[in-house]
Amino acid sequence: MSTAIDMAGPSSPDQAHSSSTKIPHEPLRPSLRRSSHPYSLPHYMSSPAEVKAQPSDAPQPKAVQPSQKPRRAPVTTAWPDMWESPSGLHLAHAAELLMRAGLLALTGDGSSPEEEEEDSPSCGADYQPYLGAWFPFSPALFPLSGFQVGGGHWRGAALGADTSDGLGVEGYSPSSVGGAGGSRRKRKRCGECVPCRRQTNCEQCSSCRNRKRGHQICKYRKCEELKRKPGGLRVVDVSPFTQFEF
DNA sequence: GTGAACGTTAGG
DNA sequence: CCTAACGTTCAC
Repeated sequence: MSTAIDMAGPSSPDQAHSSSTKIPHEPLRPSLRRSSHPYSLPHYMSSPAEVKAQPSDAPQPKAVQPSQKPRRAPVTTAWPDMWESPSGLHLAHAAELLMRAGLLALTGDGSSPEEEEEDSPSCGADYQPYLGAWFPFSPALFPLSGFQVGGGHWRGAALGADTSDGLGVEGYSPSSVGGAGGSRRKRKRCGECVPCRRQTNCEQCSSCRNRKRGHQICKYRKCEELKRKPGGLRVVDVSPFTQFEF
């Protein structure tokens, strides 16, 4: 499977710059892959309005303007049939594909953010779109498919593999929970969120400038998962008929 | 609530 | 041992 989601591209000058940049090349989740979805990625990509992740036309994915909150997609429009699946798998599938497509758009065709940041003095501006609106969907959409978006983190619901009985324990990664029986271990970066996928430090944020004393990773590389309080343990029912909290 | 500073942990 | 970076504390 050779998707172009290769943020650790060979052209990245700073690959060795960071020691913790293992990019997971995780295949599409089996549960999603297995399901027989009539839609391919282009189908979702070409859908109107909300989704504008078209790398060819838009060199930069038009991020949602800071002042422009992502709006709830009208359930009755666009892809009505996508909402018909009682399992929500259609949407889950779409979400995952779009997620990846979004990353693809962010990095695609040579103009990777990594390269931009090397040249651009406006550190924050470069990163902002990826943090604020790195996924063009409203979080409100995710619950429908069991996706959970919290602080930018996402988790496939159809997944279910690492959960039990359709319950996903959110807030701790298995590794962070560990077997330490309550001892507070350091959590690890999820490796999946956009900040985690960043390869380079901006060298301009306070964390970068103050690395010696701050002991903090670049603000724009701070894992979305780690930004959340460890105590933010939430049990989310990922069944299609679900209650959610954000 | 946010950011800086420091202790501490974890990996090489 | 060194470096990176998470967790905690504290000042603002």
